[in-house]
Amino acid sequence: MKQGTATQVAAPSRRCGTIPEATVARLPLYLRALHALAEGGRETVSSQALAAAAGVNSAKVRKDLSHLGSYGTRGVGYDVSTLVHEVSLELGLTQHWAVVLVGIGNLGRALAGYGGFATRGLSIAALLDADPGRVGECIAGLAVRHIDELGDVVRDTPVSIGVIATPAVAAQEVCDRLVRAGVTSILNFAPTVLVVPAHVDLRKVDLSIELQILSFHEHRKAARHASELLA
Amino acid sequence: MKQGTATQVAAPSRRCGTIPEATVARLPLYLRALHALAEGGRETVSSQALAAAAGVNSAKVRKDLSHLGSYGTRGVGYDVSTLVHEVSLELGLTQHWAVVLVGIGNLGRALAGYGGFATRGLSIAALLDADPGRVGECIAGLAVRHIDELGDVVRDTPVSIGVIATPAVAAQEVCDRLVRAGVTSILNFAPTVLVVPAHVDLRKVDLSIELQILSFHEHRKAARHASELLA
DNA sequence: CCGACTTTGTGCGCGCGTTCACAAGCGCGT
DNA sequence: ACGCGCTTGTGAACGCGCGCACAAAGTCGG
Repeated sequence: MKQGTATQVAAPSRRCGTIPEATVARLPLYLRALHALAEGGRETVSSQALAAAAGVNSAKVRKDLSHLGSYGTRGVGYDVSTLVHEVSLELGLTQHWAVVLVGIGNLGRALAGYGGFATRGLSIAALLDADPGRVGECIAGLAVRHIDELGDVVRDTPVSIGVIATPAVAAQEVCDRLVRAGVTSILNFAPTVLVVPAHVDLRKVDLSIELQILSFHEHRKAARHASELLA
Repeated sequence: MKQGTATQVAAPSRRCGTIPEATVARLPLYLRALHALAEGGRETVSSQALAAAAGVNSAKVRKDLSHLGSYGTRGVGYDVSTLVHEVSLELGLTQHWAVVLVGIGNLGRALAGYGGFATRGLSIAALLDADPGRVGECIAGLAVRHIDELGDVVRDTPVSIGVIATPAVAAQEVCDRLVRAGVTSILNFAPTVLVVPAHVDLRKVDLSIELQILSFHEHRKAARHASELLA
């Protein structure tokens, strides 16, 4: 990357251009691998080694990381701690984001106890549910509150990320309430198509769809195997 | 689609060519929307209506469905029940696939009770765990068995799909055991990169990665907002 | 029977993402 | 000081998927 000839002594100028979505989706993978490497005592890592640890192509690693800036040293590789810092910075994990989790059924309980939420940068601000029978229950050190308290929760600690783990029928209404409360990013586990305003980011995780995709591949493998037997 | 001039009286000849992966990933979406429409009494549906229900583009719907064959009627739309059948057939959901779920922690318990598994075509053959303390526990009508019984389970009912919901450290070993037992499709919830032979299909669902992606977008929105204030 | 309207199926161009391949750059041994 | 080997960063080609736009094909009213 060109640095110009001027007196730019500061850090290697983070690429200000927009980062491709596909790259963003891989940065958490790299970050996890880098943390593991750091704990293992590695100080530097080559793109090839990082690629192996993250389960991707080494060229992809280099191009992805080049979007953050030039933090590698030719002939050596990347400094692990530097890279951890830069990737964390890019992902916004150096600041704290409050997450509110709505729907404390089986899945919600699992999510509340999931280690991923405890990742540096993310913390659960509240567990909410519509069922009064569940309110007051204590899970992973937090008491379940009623969803009508959403406004109070947001007033206490600004919440920007909401997670929906309710049944499908309730998802859209919960979603609307989250949006009204000021939440601007939503992760949806309910098997429904949600509609959100343009300024809200929406991602969905659908367990049954994943299984059906696997079913398709099994089906195809079976068909292919049958036609091979025929031939 | 051309039918040839020959005496092809049978059904409109399912496209034998390979179906794009992106299309396969959407077929379950369509299927869900179609089931909802069928329950609502709809007999036919246009690509536009189906697109709205599935949350995608109408052109995409038409192109995706065209890969299955010509099951639409111009000027009318698609017959809902026909489409349900054809999509199910393509996804291999008309036959039964046995699923074995390994790792009965919080997430495993949630998955065992998840409705998505009960979808027609998929059924849980066994719940397995390495912890003897959990063996015997009864969840969603099934008793938890020890993972050493994997061989017996597979001998009873051929299992082609495995779901891994163990801690990360145990995932690869469990994966290897599943592969040795003959499982050819694996859905991994553990936050680790798994290595499998080429003939095994592997998909992963990573909750913390989804959150980190949302964190990135929040970070960016905040940055954009700040620069707007500056201007 | 005909014409207007609706909807499918698809050819085409475009943009994104992946991958190859290589020059530029850095450290190290001599 | 200097060349050698290793690794990064990136230009370029390729392939895939998306979405537009339209012709073909069907329905429906008169």
